[in-house]
Parts: sequence; structure tokens; C-alpha cells
Amino acid sequence: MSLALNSKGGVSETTAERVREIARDIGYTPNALARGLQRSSIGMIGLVIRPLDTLESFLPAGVDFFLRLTGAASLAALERGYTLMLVTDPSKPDSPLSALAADAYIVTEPHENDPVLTMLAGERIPFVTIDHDPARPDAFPAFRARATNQVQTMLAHLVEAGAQRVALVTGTDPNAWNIESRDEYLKWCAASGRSPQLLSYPETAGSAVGDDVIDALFGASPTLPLSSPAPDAIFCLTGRHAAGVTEAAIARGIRVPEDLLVAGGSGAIINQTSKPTVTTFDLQPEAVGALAVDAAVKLAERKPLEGPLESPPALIQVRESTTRSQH
Amino acid sequence: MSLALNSKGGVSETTAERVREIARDIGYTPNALARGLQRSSIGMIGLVIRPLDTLESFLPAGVDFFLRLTGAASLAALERGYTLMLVTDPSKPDSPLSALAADAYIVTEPHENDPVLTMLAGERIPFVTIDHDPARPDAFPAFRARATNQVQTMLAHLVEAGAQRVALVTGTDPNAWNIESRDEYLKWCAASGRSPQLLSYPETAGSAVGDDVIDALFGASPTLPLSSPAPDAIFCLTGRHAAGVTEAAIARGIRVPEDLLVAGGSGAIINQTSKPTVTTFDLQPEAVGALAVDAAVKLAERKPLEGPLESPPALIQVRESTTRSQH
DNA sequence: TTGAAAGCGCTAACAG
DNA sequence: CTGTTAGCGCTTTCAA
Repeated sequence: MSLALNSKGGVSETTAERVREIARDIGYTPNALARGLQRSSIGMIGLVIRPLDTLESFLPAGVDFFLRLTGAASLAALERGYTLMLVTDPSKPDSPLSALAADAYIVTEPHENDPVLTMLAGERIPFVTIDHDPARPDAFPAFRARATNQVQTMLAHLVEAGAQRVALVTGTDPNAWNIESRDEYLKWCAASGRSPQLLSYPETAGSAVGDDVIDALFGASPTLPLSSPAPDAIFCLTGRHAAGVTEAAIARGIRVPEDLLVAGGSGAIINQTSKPTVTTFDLQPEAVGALAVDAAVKLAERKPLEGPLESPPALIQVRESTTRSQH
Repeated sequence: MSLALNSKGGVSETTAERVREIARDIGYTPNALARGLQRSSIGMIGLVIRPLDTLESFLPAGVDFFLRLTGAASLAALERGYTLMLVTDPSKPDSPLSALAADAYIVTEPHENDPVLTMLAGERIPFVTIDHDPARPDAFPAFRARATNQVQTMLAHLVEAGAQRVALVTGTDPNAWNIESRDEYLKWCAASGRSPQLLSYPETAGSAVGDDVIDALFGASPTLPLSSPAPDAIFCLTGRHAAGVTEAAIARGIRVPEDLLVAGGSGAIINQTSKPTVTTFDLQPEAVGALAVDAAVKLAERKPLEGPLESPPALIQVRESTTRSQH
């Protein structure tokens, strides 16, 4: 009956039809788990969104990157006959057993020497990453996020918009995005003879970091003399940091964009609605998600990934926070 | 070894430890599929977002309800030791087999006599719905969305904001939300001696319906005399319809909110950023998602759902489109 | 307390 | 071309 229902070899069309009819009559549905056990593949792609393991919330208020990625990946998987499962770190001992049941995984923004990648590789479960493990850049197939390019683009934009002294605010997750952005920023400072002003705050903190950033860069009180000259632009890698900084600056009487330009890396919804709206990148999570699923499905089917994995370019979205009026 | 690793009965602590050590040494990981086959449960909750099957896109631009729901449900599932799988209609013949592998399902906004529910019930797979099947309101456990209450709330708000003649624009999916809203609206019209102005457009169409709605209610040309008096308020059940209607009205020289009030049912992001911003409901998808997972997990573990399923109230978010200035 | 074996529902290889 | 059977990796019952 297996042969008949799956129209494999060696069953006459008449018997096949007879089998199918009976199957229909008794309401037969194949058991996915049993088939999965036999084939050792169940038709499922696992999506591990790494930053969520530190954020401790699947829904950091106002961050839509992950949700857009998830939605796109889910649809892409279904289109390819797969199902998408959402999991956090499956290498944690208390993670559900089913978290390891997928045929292939997509891991976003892995950490330095990420244990998730180590585990998957150890178990010989195929995976692709979205952005690479910064400690093992070429060890595994990865869609590079190219933080380097983005930092260059944004710094160029800020300078063109009138900035002289650009400060950088990164997150603290040890991922390629934070690390490479910082390195590129330092390189740019060195090359252009600027002295770096570099801060890091946990991604979790969200827009609450605003006051701390402004305190650190402009002094706790407006009258306090500063050792280094205050920046005239701040580039925050996370959109929520950028939102908080913008708000804190304005509360302090620092006008955005007149006195201070503010830009974000990965845009959050809030950056489109705040006053002023804040310049960010659109990292095109939908496109990335679909491409990653493509690759994961190939890996699940033990097909080779031909060619380098190209991720779509980040699109800079210039908004009010870096647009000084022309007159 | 199974007994030892799962610390079931009848293994001395010494042997248990010895077994565990060897397991660690050889890097043993239990196979989720095999265990699932044996236990006939794998620790997975399936989420079926019904409207997506008609929308034909997991990401209708600007609609964030589903993504917020998904994120919250996913996190809630992980917290309870389950994993969340996203699927569209698993009753479709071409859906992946794994789409039926979950222990329990959450089905959002089922259609009238929804085949998904029929199938799950037939397979004896437990499920909860978010909003009920309008043809079988009490057949299955459901978190009622209470469209009736929402229509009452919104109509009361519009009247208070100055509306006399309120038109209703629904979607076309045969779900409880559309059906009950329409019924409640008609009841309200009858009770208050108003003549109903009722339109329906596919959810898919999004904000593109704006011109059609305005044409239908105000006449294709501004000078054309209308048989029935034009409305002074339009309540669109979907946020994107509301956005389109607002835009089309303004393009036609009809001022919002001065000449026309516009409100949406389920809010989309665009309603918070448009000019004017549009009054909508916040349906609290995060809270609903977490509650639904709670219920689904109970069902998966064959525990009874005690008491009626209460969903959080929809919160009306009054914005510019229904706020006439006071002077 | 331990070891052996049956069986979860399916697939694929094997004789008939 | 058909019917029988072993076995995927696990759990659990049964005998030792």
C-alpha cells in the first residue's frame, strides 16, 4: 500500500486505484512522524533567531525585523513543501526535544563561536546562517549581512548631511553585526583622523539607553565642560537605541537634526513614526528570509549550494533625523 | 538506557549515572521523531492563520496583527516546552505532510464550516480557535473575538464624535468577524432608524479599495446627485481598507475628520503613520497568542480546558481621523 | 534490578 | 507484479 499511495514502482494502476479508494474510504492519513522516522526527514525547516535568546522576548516592542523575517520564511517554506518551526537556542538543555526535529536550520546572527552552530555541526544537521559567526567567518554557509558596507554608507551619508564628529553606539551581542561595525568605524576614524566616540549598550535596553548615551557624549549637565568635543551625529546600530537617543537629545534641548544628526542601523517601526522620523536601513528581511529558506531546503535535500550566498543589499532610508532643510 | 536517561522507575542511581556518562561521551541525542512516533506526540503546536490562505501572502504589507500573534505564540510555546510550527491550511492536498505533525493546533479566524476544523476534528487532533467558526459557534473551543461588542463600541464612538450616517465596509472572508460585524451593524441601523450603507471588499485588496468605496458612497463625480445621502462616517473592518478610504476621501477633497470620520477595526501600522492617523482597535494579538498557546498545550496534554475561554478586550485607539478639534 | 523483545506507523528490500 | 518482512530509534512490558 505504501508503494501504491506514493506511486512508487511496481504497482498496477488498477490495484493502485483500488488501494487509494480504500484509503479514502477509511479516511487514511499517513503519519508524518512515522514516515519521518523511516526517511529520517520530516519536511521541516527550523528558524533560530539568535538575538531573541538575549532579548528574552520574542517581541521587543517596536522591532519588526524578526517578525518580518519569520513571516517571509514561513511562507517561502510552505511554497517549497516544507513547514517552518520557530525555536530559540536548541542547544540549551531545557529546550524542547522537538526543537531538534527539523531537517535543516536557519540561524540568524550567530554569536562568536556560537554553541548553536557547534551543536548543529556536531549532529551533522545542515544549516545556513544569516550573517556569519564572527569567529568562524568561512566555516559554514552564510548570508553575509555586510555590516562593513552599511557602516561606510551611513558614515558617508552623515558626513554629506553635514556631520563632522560621528559617534557610534553598538549593541553588546557578540555577533558579526556589532563587531564588524565597530571595527569598520574605528578604521574610518583612523583613516580620516577623527577620534572615535564609541559606546555599547545591551540590545535589550531598547530606547531606555537614550539618556545614558546623551549623558556620556554631552555631559550629565548641559553646562558641564566636556573633555572631548560632543559629536554632531550619532549612529546607533539598533533602531530602538536610535529612537531613545533622539528623544533624549530633544528632551535635553539638543535639536535633531539641526544640532545633532541621528541614524539607526536596523530600522524599527518607531523610527518611522517618531518626531522627527529617524534615518535607518531597511535590511529587507523578507528577501533574506526567502533566500535563506531556499538554501535550507537545498541543504535538507542534500543538494549542494552552488555559488556564494548573496544577500540583498541594505537600503538606506533617509528620514528627518538626518535631513537639514535647505534654506 | 531509556529508563536511566529519563529517570523513570527501576534503575539504580549508580547505573543511571554510568549510562548518562556514556551517553555524554558518545554524544547521544535522542531522536525526536522516534520518540514522537512511540509517544504519538512530539511537543509541537501548529498555528494556522486562516486569513493568510485567502490573502495569499504571509505578509500583507502593513498588517502586523498576524506577525505579532505569531511572535507571541512562539515565545509562549517555548516557555511551555513546546515548539511552534507555522502552517497554512493543512487540509489542502498539497500541504506538506509535516503540517499535520503537531500535537495540537491554533486556528485563527476560521471560515464558515471551515474544512480545517472539520479535518482536525475528524483526525481527532485537538485544537482551539481564535474567533469561532460562524456556522458552528459552539462546536469547538474558541476565544471569541466579540466583533459584536467592537461594532457597538465603535459606532458609539463615531456618533459621539459627531457622526449621523455611518457606513460599514467589511471584508469578504466568511469568518465570524465579518459576518457578526455586519449583522450587528444592520441591527444598530434598524434600532436607530438609519438606513444601512454596507459595502464589502476582499481583504486582499488592501488600501486599493479606497477609490471604489468613495465612488460608491459619494458618487463617481463630486457633482453627481446621490440617491441616498452620503455618509459622514465610514467604519472599515480592516485597517488597510480604512487607510485607503482616508486617502481617497482626501484626494477627492473630502476632509477627514472635518467632513468625514474614518475608523478601522483591526489596526495596521499604516493607521498610526498616515496623515491623518486613523482610529482603530488594538486587538492585543500578543495576549491572545499567549492565551491560545496555553489552551493548545492543555489540549495537547489531554487536560480539560476549564471555564470559558476569555480573550482580552479590544482596545479602541482614538486617533486624528475621528477627532474633531474642539474650537 | 536488569536484559530481551515487541511494537509505534511507515518504507523498501526481498522472495514468491 | 504482489505479499511478506526487517528495521528506522525509541519506550515499555515482560521474563530472568
